[in-house]
Order: sequence, then C-alpha cells, then structure tokens
Amino acid sequence: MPPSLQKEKNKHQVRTEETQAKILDAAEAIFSEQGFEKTQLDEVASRAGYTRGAIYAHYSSKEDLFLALMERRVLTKITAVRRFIEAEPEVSERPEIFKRWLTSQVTDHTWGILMLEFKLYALRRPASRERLQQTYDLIFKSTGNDFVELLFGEYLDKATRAAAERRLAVIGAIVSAVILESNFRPKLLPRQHLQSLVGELYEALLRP
Amino acid sequence: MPPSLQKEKNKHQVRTEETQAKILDAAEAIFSEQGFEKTQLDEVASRAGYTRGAIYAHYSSKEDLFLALMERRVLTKITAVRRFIEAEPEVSERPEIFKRWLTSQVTDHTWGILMLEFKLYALRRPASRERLQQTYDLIFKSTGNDFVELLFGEYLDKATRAAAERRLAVIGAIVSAVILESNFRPKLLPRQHLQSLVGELYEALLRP
Amino acid sequence: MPPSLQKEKNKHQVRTEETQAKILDAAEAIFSEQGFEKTQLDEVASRAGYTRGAIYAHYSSKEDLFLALMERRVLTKITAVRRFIEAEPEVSERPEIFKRWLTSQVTDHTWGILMLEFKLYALRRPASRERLQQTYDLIFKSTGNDFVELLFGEYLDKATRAAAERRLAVIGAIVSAVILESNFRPKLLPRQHLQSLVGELYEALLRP
Amino acid sequence: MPPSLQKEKNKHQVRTEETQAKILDAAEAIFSEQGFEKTQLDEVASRAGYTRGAIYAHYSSKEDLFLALMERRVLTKITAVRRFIEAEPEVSERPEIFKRWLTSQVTDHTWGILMLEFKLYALRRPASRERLQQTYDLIFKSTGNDFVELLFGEYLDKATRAAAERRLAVIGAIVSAVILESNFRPKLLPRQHLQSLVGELYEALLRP
DNA sequence: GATGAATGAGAATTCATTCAT
DNA sequence: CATGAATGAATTCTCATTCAT
Repeated sequence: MPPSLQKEKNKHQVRTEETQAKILDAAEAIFSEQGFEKTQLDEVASRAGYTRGAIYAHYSSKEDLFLALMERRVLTKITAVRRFIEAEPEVSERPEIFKRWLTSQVTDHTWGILMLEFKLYALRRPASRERLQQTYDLIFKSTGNDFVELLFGEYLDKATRAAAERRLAVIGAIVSAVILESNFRPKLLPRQHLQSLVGELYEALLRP
Repeated sequence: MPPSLQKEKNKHQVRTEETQAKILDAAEAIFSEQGFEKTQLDEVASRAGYTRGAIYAHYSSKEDLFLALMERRVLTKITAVRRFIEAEPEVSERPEIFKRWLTSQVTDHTWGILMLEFKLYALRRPASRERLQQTYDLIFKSTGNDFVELLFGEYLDKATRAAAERRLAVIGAIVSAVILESNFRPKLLPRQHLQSLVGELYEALLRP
Repeated sequence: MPPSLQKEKNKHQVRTEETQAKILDAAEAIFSEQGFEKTQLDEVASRAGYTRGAIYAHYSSKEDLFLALMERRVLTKITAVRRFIEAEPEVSERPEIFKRWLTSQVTDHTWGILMLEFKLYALRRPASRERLQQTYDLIFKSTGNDFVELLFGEYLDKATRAAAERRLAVIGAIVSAVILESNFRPKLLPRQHLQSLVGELYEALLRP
Repeated sequence: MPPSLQKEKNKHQVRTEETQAKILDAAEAIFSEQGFEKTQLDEVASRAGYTRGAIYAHYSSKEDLFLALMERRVLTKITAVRRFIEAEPEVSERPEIFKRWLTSQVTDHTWGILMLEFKLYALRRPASRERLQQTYDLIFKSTGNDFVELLFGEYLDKATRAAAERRLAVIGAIVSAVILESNFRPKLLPRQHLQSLVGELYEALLRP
C-alpha cells in the first residue's frame, strides 16, 4: 500500500475516532440527564454537532450507543482506579488508598446515575442479555478477583476473597445509591457528609 | 338524601375502590418490571381485567397512576414499620427491632426497584415537581423527625437527630441498591448474605 | 347479555365495518396507483377520511392491510364470476359465458395492476410466506379444481382437469399482462382489440 | 496529444467500461430479486465489489442506474433476436425461427421480472416520463415496424403490419406474465409446458 | 475514479390520551 | 363506570444523495 493511501486511511480513522468521541461525550450527558428511554438521538446528535444519521453511521442502534458509552466509561474508571492503587507500592497501604478514591467518587454524579440507569435497563432487557453480557463482565470484573488481589495482595484464602468480592460489589452499589439520594436531599446529605459516610461504610465492610 | 341512594353510593364507592385496587396492583407489577417509560397502560389495564379507558376513569394520566401507586406503597410501608416498632414498648429495644424489619426488606424486590425508578423519574421531571412534591414528602417524612423519635425516643439533641435522619436516609437508599445489585449477581449476593450485610451496615451507621 | 349491551356491540361492529370498508377502498386506489412500497399509509388514511392511527387500529401493518385488501378483492371476484357462471344452467354453455366474463375483465385496470403488484410482492417476501399463503390459496383456488368442474362439468378425466387448470392459470396471468401493456400503448392496444385478443387466446387455450 | 496520454485515456475508458459492466451485472441481479424500491445501492455496490460512491461516479441516481440497466438489457435482447432471425435467409421460415426463440425466453426469469418491474415503475413515474421515453422507445421499437418487416418481409399492407405489431406486443407481455406465474405454481406450470403453451399462443396470435 | 463520513428527508409504527356511546 | 375507536405527536431507523479527500 503506497504511503499516500496509508495516510488517507489514517485521516479517515482519525476523523472517525474524533466523531465517535464527540458522540459519546454528548451521549453521556444526555443519557445521564434523561435516562435511556427519554433520550432522543436527535438531541445527542445535535449536541455532538452532527445529525442523527451520523450516529447511525457509527452505532447500529440506540442500545448500541448506550452500551458503547457504558463500556468506554467503565474502562476509563477501571484504568483510573487501578493506576491510582498501583501507584502505592506498599500493599498494606492500598486499602486506605482505595478508600480515598472511593469516597471521592460520590462527586461523580454522572457516573452514579448512569450505573443505575444501566442496571435497570439491563434488568428489563433479557432479550439483549448477550450483548449486555460483555458490558456486565467489564463492570463486574472490575471488582472481581483480580481487583481483590490488587487491593489486598495475593495471599488470601478463598473464603476471604469471596467475602471481599461481595463487599466490594456492595460498596460500589452503595456509592451509586447515595449519589442518587443526595440529589433529593442536598441539605441533609451534603457532599462532605456523604464522603465520610461512604468512608464509614467502607470501613465497616472491608476493614480486615 | 334517602338511605337507598346513600346505600347505592356506597356500593359505587366500594366498586370504585376495588377497581382502583386492581389497577394499582397491576400497575405495581408492570411498572416494577418494565419501568415507567416502557410500561404500557394497555398492559396494566388488561392485567387488571379492564381496558385502557378504565384507567382514565380513575387516574388522569400515566404519571398520575404512577404517583398514586407510589403513594399507596409508601403508606403501606410506613404503616407496617410503625406498627412493628410500636409493638415494642421498650424504646431502647426499638433500634434492634427496626434493624430486624430493615434487613427483612431486602426480600422486597418490587419495592426496591420501584423506589429507584421513582427517584430517577423524579430527578428527570423538574416540570412535574409540584405534583411530585407530595409523593416526595410522604417518602422522606417516613424517615424524618417523627420517625427518629419513634425509634430513638424524644430526648435527642438536635445534632443527633439530624445525624440519625441522615443515616436513616442512607440506609434506606442502601437497601434499594443492594436489591438491584443482587439481581445481577445472585450467586455472589444471596439473600441471607444480603441481610447480614445490611445488618452490619445498619450497625455501622446507627449504633448509638 | 342485556339487549342494551348487545345493541351497543352491534353499533361498534357496524362502525368498525364501515371504517374498514373505507380504509380498504382508499387502500385499493393508492396501492394500485403507487405500488406497495411507494404507498404511504398517511395518504391511504387521509383518503379514507381518517388518520394513520386508525389504520393501525384495524390492521397490524402495511403488509397486513395490503393482504386484507387482496383477500377482499379476490373474494369479490370469485363470488362474481361464480354467480355469473352458475346463472347459466346449461353446462355446455358455460365456457362461452366465462369467456364473456373474462374478456370483460380487461377493463378492470385496478385489478390487473394489483394482481401483478401482489405477485411481485409475494415473490420478494419469502419471510412472509406463511401469512401470504392464505391469500395465495384464495387466488389459486379460484381457478382450481372446483372452478374447473363448475366450468366444464364434473366428468373430466384427471389429465384433462390438470390441463384445464394450467390453462386457466395462464389465461388469468395473460389478462393482467395485457392490461399492463395497454397502458403503454393505448393507441396500438385499444380496449376492444384487447377484448377480442383475449377472446382468441381463450379459444386457443381452452376450446375443448 | 502524445500517444502516451492517448493510451492512458484508453486505459481509463476500458476501466470505466469494466466498472460499469460490473455495476450493471450486480444491479441486474438485485433489481430483479428485490424490485426497484427495495433495492439498496449499497447492496448493488458491494456485490459489484465497490462502495456506493462508485455508482454515483457512473450514474446520477438510482433511477438512472435502473434505466441504464434496462437499456443494456433491451439492446442485448434485440441484437440477439435479430441475429437469430437474420441467420435464416428464407423469410418464410423466419416466423418459425422466431417462435423457437420466443418459447425459449420463458427460461429467462430475470428478464421477465425486470420487464414487469420496469413497466410498473414507468407507470408510476409520470414525472420521469422524459427520461423514461428513450428506454420505452428502445423496448417498443424492438417489436415495431422494423421488426415486423424483418420477420414477415416487407410486402405487408398497413393493416396487417399494425395487427402484427399489436400481436407481437401482446405475445411479449405474455411471456413475462407466464414467467411470473410459473414462480408460484412450478408444479402446475413446469418449464416445458410453458414453452409449448407459449408456442400455442404464438400460433394463435401470429399464424398468417 | 473511488471512498466513506455525513446529511436529512422520510416512513412505519407506537401509544398516551380523548371522547362518543 | 367502562368501552373501544380514533387521534396525532413522537421517535427510531433507513437510505439515496452529497462532498471532501
């Protein structure tokens, strides 16, 4: 393939990636604000600076867009938290490091709402389960065995691991829940209180 | 008004209430399964044994039906929990009693999902805020001051009351969250584990 | 069931039938003019004096409407031709009677075009074959064994029957074809010429 | 102009013609299978080994492609039949020769369906009449005066010529019709029967 | 000449809602 | 009170066509 063609292909690729990024950014905002059902692709498209057809050039359906968005989001989170934890070489310090990261997540309103939206969505589309499965897996693995090891080291017995996994799942769900709740009672549940509450809950659930 | 008419009117009332009960029962099942947007009034009506028009004879809109349902549900819950607590005359025992009730709630899947659905719904309809307000109030008061007194007695200082209210709000949200989560990982999060986890969290948040 | 309810039901039925008749009339005109694909239900509805939704209250899809139309049309034709033939008690005269009816059909432009449209449609929807089958059957039976007997009497041997059926199928197809052709060359193929040509072809194919 | 450029231009031409041939071949298959409306240029393009844009480099629209296809097809047919007939120097034998060719045409399913598709298409696009006209002319001239002379010699009176032209038009239409019909009742109308039936009809219509 | 990203005008279909009966 | 016919706005998804490269 001559370099000129190579170059042209790259240009296309670059353009495609930029477009997809813009669309996903717009989708993230709208899906989080409106929920899956009420979201109009029209609004997503125009927020991204395109028309509806452009979305369909990149995603085969509204569901496909939603799942692509969730996948991107989950990947970003996973990468971020792992990097954050790995920066601490002393394993015994990692739970504390993770607690810091976790409590900070109560400020990520969009993420909390999207996760709830996604789970309710998934619950109601048994038909899409196959396509949903890989997104699930992404989410669930993020608090799975791998993650337990990263956090607590490799020398845990099986039962301890399972318990940790269970409790990580719960603490994750809790973060979404308190984010949602805080929207309704901002005075009762201001941010710093939420953070310390999540911290307490983390301690209660995962203190060795 | 002659007694006969009076009587006939009562018959009407009874019939009306029966119809509404059937409709609300059907609505509860469908809204919980499908969510607000995907729920078709047609399906609700036919499940209740009527046609769509019947719903409109009792409720002015889909939203009206949804909110009526939530109100009924909240009222039932409040009545039940208060009765449960009041049955214990010794106030110092009440938190433990409430804990028992609370942990048992993780089995009420419908309730957990409906609460999340309602909150996400409310979040996205600032336009309906007025109509939503009374439903909010019902829900939020149920863990408000009144309830704190019922649970912990009347002699708490203001800060302690506020903290209790805050923590009750959070523990309520947590129950919904873990119910949702357990749908996706039934093996990791079986019912009895959930109950004891909710118990632990309750202890962590509300142990005096 | 009390008479009043009975009556009401009839009123509904009457209204339903009237509406369907209007919709089918409109559909016949538009499908014949525009073909299946280009036909917009919007246009059908407004020609019938309704809105699109009304069509969907009676027919589940565009295809359903099209097939309902074809079924009605075929039934009408079959009834008409059978009645026409049966009016002649002398069986030996019936082929001549039928020839008269057949040649007169070249003036039914709508019918000719609809039949072609239907067959091309059916050819291209192997997916709908099941639903199409009953419409097929209606059409094809109309020139089947039954019809052969009606026309030529009951005492034909098997081979003769099969030949007759085959030739009736062909002569039917020919009528549609010449109707279509005459649209393009009205001067070359004026109506009375067409009629006598169809007559000749009938003689050639079906003279005993 | 230097020879090198000249040559390059010829290469271009060759390439253009090859591309067009591939596109038309693909178009023929798809238009015949799917009909005009349902045909997607995407599918045509990919079957030809290109992308949609390539079609637009050679044809200005879907209609343009369809008509170009019809023109190529008609031209091919005309050339073939004329060559076939002219190979017989004895004019009095030519009707028999033509009959042979004609009956063989019932095996050309694609051609039969395309002709019907084209005519229904043309019927419904009075707006495109101008562009359609030359395709018409090509088709209709192929059974016009010229062809009558070729077939029956030059010494026919005017009325006989008109009659012949009319009957050629009808026999052509019949071939398409029976091809279509045979798709639905392959058992009743197998190929060899169709051929002899077309032969009979030809005899009935065109025997001097 | 050919690509492929993006457009945008549709079009079918759905469904909450209305209303005469 | 309840029915069910009809409305009509909303919305997803399709695809011929354009255009920069």
